[in-house]
Amino acid sequence: MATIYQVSELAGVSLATVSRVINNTVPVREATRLKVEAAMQELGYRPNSVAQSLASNRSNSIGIVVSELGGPFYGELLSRIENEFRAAGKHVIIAAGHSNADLERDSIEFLRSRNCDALILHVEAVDDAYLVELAESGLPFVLINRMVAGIEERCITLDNEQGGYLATEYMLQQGHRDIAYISGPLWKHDAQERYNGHQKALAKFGIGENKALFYEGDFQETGGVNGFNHLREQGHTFTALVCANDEMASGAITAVHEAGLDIPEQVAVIGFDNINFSHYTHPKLTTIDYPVAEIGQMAARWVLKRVYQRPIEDLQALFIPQLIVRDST
Amino acid sequence: MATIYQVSELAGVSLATVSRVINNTVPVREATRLKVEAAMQELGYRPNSVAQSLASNRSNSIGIVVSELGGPFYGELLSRIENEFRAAGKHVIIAAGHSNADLERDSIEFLRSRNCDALILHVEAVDDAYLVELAESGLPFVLINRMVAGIEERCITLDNEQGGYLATEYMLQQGHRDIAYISGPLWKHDAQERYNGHQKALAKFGIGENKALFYEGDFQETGGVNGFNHLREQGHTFTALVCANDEMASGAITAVHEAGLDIPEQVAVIGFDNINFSHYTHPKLTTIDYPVAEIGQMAARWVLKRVYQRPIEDLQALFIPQLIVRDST
DNA sequence: TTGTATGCGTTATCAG
DNA sequence: CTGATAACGCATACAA
Repeated sequence: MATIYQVSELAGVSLATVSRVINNTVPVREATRLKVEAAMQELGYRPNSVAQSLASNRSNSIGIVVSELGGPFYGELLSRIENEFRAAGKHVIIAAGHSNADLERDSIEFLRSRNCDALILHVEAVDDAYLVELAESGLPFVLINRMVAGIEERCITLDNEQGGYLATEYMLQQGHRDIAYISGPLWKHDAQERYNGHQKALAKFGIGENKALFYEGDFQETGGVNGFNHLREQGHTFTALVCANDEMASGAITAVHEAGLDIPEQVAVIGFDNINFSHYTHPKLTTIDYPVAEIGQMAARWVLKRVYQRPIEDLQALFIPQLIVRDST
Repeated sequence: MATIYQVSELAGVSLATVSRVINNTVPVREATRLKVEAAMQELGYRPNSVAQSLASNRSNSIGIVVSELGGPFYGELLSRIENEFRAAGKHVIIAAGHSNADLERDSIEFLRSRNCDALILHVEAVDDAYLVELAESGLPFVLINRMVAGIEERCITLDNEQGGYLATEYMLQQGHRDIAYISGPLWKHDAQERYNGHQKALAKFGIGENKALFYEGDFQETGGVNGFNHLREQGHTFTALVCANDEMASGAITAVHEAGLDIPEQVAVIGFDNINFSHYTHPKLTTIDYPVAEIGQMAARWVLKRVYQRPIEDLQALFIPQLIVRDST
């Protein structure tokens, strides 16, 4: 790979001048610029961004940590973020945290050591203190789907409790009174919040908690299958099933079918997230919309504004979930 | 962030020695090592990998280019690759090519300028010549799902033609004779190959091509919807529908339902890829399995072996697709 | 407008 | 086994 030095030699100018036309920071005489550009062209020169990064302490790259690279939710999120940054000439470096505190910390440290200008984090396992400390270290970052006291201005969240509330409230309004709930792992903030919303809705209708109608799943499809089967075995009948995400709802739907029951006639099912295959299910899944794309875009804009000083007006920090009624309720 | 220099000062050794304990390249006296480690600990030192990369011309990071970050196919692929590398202490930098030659080239250049030790490419738009040239430049890379003459040893592919053949052959064996085909964009290698397989199967059964039973889609769900509707309008009836991927098959299934037809009684449908939500459809989708996970893992191993000299034995270059029979046929 | 010199944080090549 | 010291490729004050 050609270096800036070779370019300067070929163009008959100093190395500094080449750097100037590359970054077009200070004015360069037109003739000189042309000479340099010709030389770059001829040598097929591409700046070494590692060296640029080391010298300037800026990398034009943004680090992203998500729990998993696969799955419809993260795919959509990553896709949107990458799009937004590519349009701005920035690049993303992605790492997976696998919902594990060590791996999450690891990923963050890795990205920081790669000189990322900013981070976008969807982390679930590291504790609040770590994040607050991270903020104090001066590293700019946004937190997605999690509200941490002390760094509220860096948090972009969905009102998960409200979403959980909406789902159950809808079931109640439809006349259901025996409502089962398949939760995500309760140590995850969003799972806990969604469940809180569920309880709140029940309380509003004067319905007490029934442990036999609760199952703590894993946010995966199998969690939905196991959840439904487990709930049936408890012996307490129910006519509605609220699932804390669409994957589990899909699993539950399969299990309901296998149990020979009809949806929604015998069991109504609702999910959460509105991931893009939620209408592939049969019947099409009623769910709570999680505006992933908007949130991803907002996180990217936060960075563009705060770190790269782009003129961006409306930064929205809290998103409100919406009920999407389809055929499973 | 603490630098290696500060560590050396605190430990009372030279900067070079610190570097040695970090990389434990040449032996260091135990006492010295302990002093240095203590100093690193105290300062919370983390090596700056940008500087490491610049100095060593090695980055321990692998660049990956895929068409999209979202979607079940790429999600699974990325996830698997990242897993494999993380276990080996390597990291991935991901860029999207969006099936566009300029963006693909751009992504590749970006990754190369980030000093990636190797690249894993799932590119569709850049031409063979570019890739051959890239290989000659000395950059190690593997190509996924594409066979390019001259650099066969860097290609890891699925036998797409065989897959296309299997799908249609199965329909024929089931007694279908009027078989419609919804293809991917034919400029994409895999789409073309799958279609070739389809034609081959037809030919084997002595059935000629019928333009009215062909539709060129976009590999997206909507392509399946539009495809089915278009095919019906052609007036030529068919009892089987072969789709070049599962997304289009899902769309087609929806369209078939909306047309008031039963699957598989009136129209049998088969997909391709066996992406993980293909059993969420109703009825569950018969399809051709694309072993994404294995292929992703193989690509990662190729790099570990060839670039990092890890002792890995079995590198498989060609994968054979398999028919997965479910309920849609 | 352009050139010179220095530094960014490491690795690597030499001597000791 | 350890310590100077020169790269690595580029950005950037400072001069000119």
